Amino acid sequence: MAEERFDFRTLEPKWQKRWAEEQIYKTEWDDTKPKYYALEMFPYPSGKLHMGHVRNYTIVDAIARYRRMAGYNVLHPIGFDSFGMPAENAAIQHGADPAVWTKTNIAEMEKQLRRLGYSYDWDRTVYTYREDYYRWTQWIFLQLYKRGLAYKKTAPVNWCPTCQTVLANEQVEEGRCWRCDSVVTKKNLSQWFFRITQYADELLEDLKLLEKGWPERVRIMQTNWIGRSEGLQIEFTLEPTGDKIPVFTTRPDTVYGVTFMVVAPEHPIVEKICTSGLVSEEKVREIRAFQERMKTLSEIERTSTEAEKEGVPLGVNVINPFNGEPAQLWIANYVLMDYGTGAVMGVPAHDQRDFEFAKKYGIPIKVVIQNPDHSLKAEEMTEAYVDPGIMVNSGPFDGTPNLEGIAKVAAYAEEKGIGRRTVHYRLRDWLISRQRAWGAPIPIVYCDRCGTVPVPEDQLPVRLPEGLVFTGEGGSPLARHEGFVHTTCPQCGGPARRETDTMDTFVDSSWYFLRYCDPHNDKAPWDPEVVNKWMPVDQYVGGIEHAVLHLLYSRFITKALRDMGYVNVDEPFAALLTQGMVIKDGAKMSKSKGNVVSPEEMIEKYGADSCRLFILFAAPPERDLDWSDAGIEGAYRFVNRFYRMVVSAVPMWQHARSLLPVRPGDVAGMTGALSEAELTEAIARSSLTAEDRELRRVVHTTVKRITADLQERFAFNTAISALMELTNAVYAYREQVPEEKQNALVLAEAIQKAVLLIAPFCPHLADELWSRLGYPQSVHLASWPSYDEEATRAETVEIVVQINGRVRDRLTVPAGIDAAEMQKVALASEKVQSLIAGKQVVKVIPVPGKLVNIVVKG
RNA sequence: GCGAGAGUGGCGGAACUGGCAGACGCGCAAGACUUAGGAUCUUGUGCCGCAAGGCGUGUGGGUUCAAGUCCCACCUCUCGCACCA
Repeated sequence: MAEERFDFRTLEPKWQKRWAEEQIYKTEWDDTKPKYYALEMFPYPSGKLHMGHVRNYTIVDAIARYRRMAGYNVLHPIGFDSFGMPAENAAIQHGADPAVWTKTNIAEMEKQLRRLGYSYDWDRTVYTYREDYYRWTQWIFLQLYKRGLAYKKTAPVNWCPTCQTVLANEQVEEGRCWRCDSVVTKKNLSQWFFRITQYADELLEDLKLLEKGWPERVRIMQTNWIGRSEGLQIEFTLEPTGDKIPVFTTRPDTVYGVTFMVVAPEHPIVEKICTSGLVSEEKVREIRAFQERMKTLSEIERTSTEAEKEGVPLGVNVINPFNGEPAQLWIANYVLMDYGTGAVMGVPAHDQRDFEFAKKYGIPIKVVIQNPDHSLKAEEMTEAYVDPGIMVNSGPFDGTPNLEGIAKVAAYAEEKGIGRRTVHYRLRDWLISRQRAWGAPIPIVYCDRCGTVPVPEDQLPVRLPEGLVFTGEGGSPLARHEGFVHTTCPQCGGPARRETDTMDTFVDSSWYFLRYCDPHNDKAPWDPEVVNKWMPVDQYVGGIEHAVLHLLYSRFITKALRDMGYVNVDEPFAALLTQGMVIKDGAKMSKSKGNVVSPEEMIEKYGADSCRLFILFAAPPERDLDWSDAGIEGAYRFVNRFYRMVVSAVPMWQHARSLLPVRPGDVAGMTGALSEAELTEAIARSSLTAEDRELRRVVHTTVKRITADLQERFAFNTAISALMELTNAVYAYREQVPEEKQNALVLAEAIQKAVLLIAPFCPHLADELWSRLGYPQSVHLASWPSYDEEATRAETVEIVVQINGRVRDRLTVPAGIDAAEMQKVALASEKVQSLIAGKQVVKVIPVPGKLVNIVVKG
């Protein structure tokens, strides 16, 4: 017995094969069960799974398996986000065909996923690079186009010189490309955008629907990204010409304190001033020099908080429409052309940035919000006053508390026609064009006669041609492929050119969860009736890195599709779990650090079940997980310890079976399967020793704890520790109770429930043991174990007696003991008596079932 | 600077509602079995102390019969945002 181990090398493949043959994870819609859609972020087929994937998928698999056993009809699919740069880079570097490269990698990754024993419905696998998928990605583009949600415009866009393509704002992190880390530059190009800004308000507002299901952190990140701000747009007038220059402010209450105005160096009014002869040639040269210098700075340098504010006066004034007073016009580095109107009013007394700027250049400071505590004097101020106060020097608003003033000034401005209330967002439209060939072609044709023409839906997909030549130079291979570029106009039949850009791969991934619901549909991307049954995703699990990117795009696409009537949910993902990273020696695993742990090697050495167990046990899912070689050894030991516990109990199990009545259909000599109910009944009829009852208590408490851990929170680590305690209790029982006195029924119950409980974590081990117990059907089709509340109650409990909050004694008392009785027992304790002798008992606080605290004085 | 999270033994972590701090695992030590043990089973293991006992959840204060948990001030780390007008 001591030698026996779970032979994962033969048994894991055995069960994987059996599951596949019997299709036990195949999911069909079932009206009789509640649905549960468990989803993980599908992988990019890089070729090898890393530990991050394994953690992500093991978490979702445990959830899916638990829900399945708990009676849900579970949808748990997988797919491959298989368009994108790495395939194309492989083509450029090694001459590989991206399609072949991708296919090979997918095959490799599928193999690894199968070796981990995940309970996917493999029939639903989606591959975004296949025609039967990207055809519908193109279809979605056309639907957006039809409704004005996809459009082309020329704009300064982010350009990654390494990836040789444009990027969406979300894909630029601190001025660098999210994939390759190159510094991103600006280019003025005509590109396709999705009008996500039309949904800005709803995307923000509906975060409220996700308050329960999503981490606060992610909701905050999206809120910040959308960056809604309410304010007043005011038109100042350029004194010499009468040109209107609108500014946006969230502080209308400070408008009487304006002493200057700043516009971005790229602001069109600057050009007008320079070419109008309003200012001296010398001034123009000064302005041009400043503009040039700003251009050479990178976005990061220009917008960093540390950069000192600097600017150049334009030598002209603007007029404040509120009081008719002139204010100097400047250009400065700290005003950005692409936020608000590209022009801001300068109120140095009440804005720290304006204050610094004014101090540096000797611009006047005018106090218009008076500090109610100390009277502010402009010349004595060392920083802007930004706290609440009373409006002064503000014409009709003098004496108004400034917080009230915000609304009053805005209303006044609208009434007088000098301003209007507006809302600004930081969110920009989603730039989806990519100058890359390994993606879904944008289904648009340009015709000299008809202009921009969408490809008719019945002509989809616009196929990616085979045999593209990848050189890495001269733009996208698609644009150089004559056969692809030249086509005929779907409207007039004349010669036309295809759009040669493909779509951002984030478009592919912003609807895959819908396709999983109806993956084989070749008439439509999905049948709304089917999708509406499965959606929303009940639990989504993935890394925090998509907090804004994928999760925002998917929310937008879902809302747009909802408005078109193709889906009926407002939000695609009802609940989100952002799992922590897998780290090693305190750092993220990376090749350069040499601390990468390969899942393949771990499976080879310890088996999939041990890997899964360790990953779930070592840390709560949302926290970072420190990989430890010793830790996985421990998991491996537990797998074997559990295995021995069950295998060695088989004779006892058979004995238990023999104690129960023979049922019709039982075959002589076979163990036969014991139902939970049969066992419970038989135990109820038998008499139990104190040890039997104690073991039962542990068994039933464990079921209760693990159920709560899996149902209410994803506390796999404590669930597994409870399972370890149960295992320890079974060993202890068998060690302490002489064999002839051991209760076969109670042991059988313990074994049965233990195997069911471990099934979500170690599916191969569980199924092997389940079959050894004589069950013909997979454990994964069995019901989640139940527990008897009565059996979880202990007969006696240990209570703690404290004196002045310090533990002084421990007493064993009957479980049901009331407060008064507890108090009596506590005070009667010899130890307590000796400690309180000669002291005055001030108070006694009994906490039922837990402790008694005796407060003494003297 | 703003926002979020975290700080508990040698290590990963537990303590969910204020009620025995350190469950469970790793590591370490001892014992049993053994030709052998890097297998297995058992026992011990926060720190100081021979003991009685004392001290212990980042720091300092507070509330409470009772604080890892609540309140106030602060320190450190991680992540996100950052001249957004």
